[in-house]
Amino acid sequence: MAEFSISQLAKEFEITTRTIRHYEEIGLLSPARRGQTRVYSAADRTRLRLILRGKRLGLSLEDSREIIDMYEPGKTNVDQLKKLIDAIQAQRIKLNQQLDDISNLLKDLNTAEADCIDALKSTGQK
Amino acid sequence: MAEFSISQLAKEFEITTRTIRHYEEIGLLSPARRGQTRVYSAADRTRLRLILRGKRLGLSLEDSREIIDMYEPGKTNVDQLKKLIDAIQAQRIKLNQQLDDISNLLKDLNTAEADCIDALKSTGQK
DNA sequence: TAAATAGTTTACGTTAACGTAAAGGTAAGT
DNA sequence: ACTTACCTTTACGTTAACGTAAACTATTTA
Repeated sequence: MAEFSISQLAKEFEITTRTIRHYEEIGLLSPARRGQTRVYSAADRTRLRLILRGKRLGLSLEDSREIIDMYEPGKTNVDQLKKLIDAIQAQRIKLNQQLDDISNLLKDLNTAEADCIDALKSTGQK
Repeated sequence: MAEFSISQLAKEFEITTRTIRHYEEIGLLSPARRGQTRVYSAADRTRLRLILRGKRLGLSLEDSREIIDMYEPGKTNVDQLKKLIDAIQAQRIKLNQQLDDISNLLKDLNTAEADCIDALKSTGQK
């Protein structure tokens, strides 16, 4: 029965309360209320974490919404399920592309770093 | 001596010419000119590819600019080189975080897909 | 009792990354 | 000569994702 205030979540994830309210404005979060005050459950917190993970991966909030909704098929019909599987497949392809990009970037970084170190060595410094 | 027109690059990378010109406007590309017309070298094309790879990874154009500039230490002094190495290290940390995010997302996708398939099976379809 | 702290809504402002005309120049094909 | 297919610059428009300020309420704390 974990509960969180908006500023607790803001601090934990290092975002502003405005950001959290914004996610609610566009329907990505819908916390309970105690009077006027928002009360976030563990599930709300998880959704928020998923949204932020998506952001780190360069997804738009709409992309995140779709992905998050995938995790809760709930009361969907057969056609919707098939669509979901397609969407999952598409997402997987994109992610694998990203893995490739990252591995290339890491390689480049290694090279660049080695070049820097060489350049430093040749100056007699370390 | 490979040369490319703006629309060739646009087609190859599936972006608009406006996008390419935009990158030039903010100083990310600076192709040669034949009269008024832009003429892109293989190096220009590589820079463009790096920019787009950055975009796929969720980097801003400014982030990409920094990273791309890392690859060409050129005539930098010792302090700049040390800064570069720090920047590279920071970037590496971020990328490793992304790798972690992606691996988690892929796991989630597998779970979601399995759930979908189970749901389909239980309807008697396939 | 006053001030500090944390919450709220409403609403206009801002930035990045292009989109989308408008208005025109050049060169090849028919 | 004319259309088609390129290229150009200038410049205003658009969207996402919040930032920021105003004006207010409720609850602790000094």
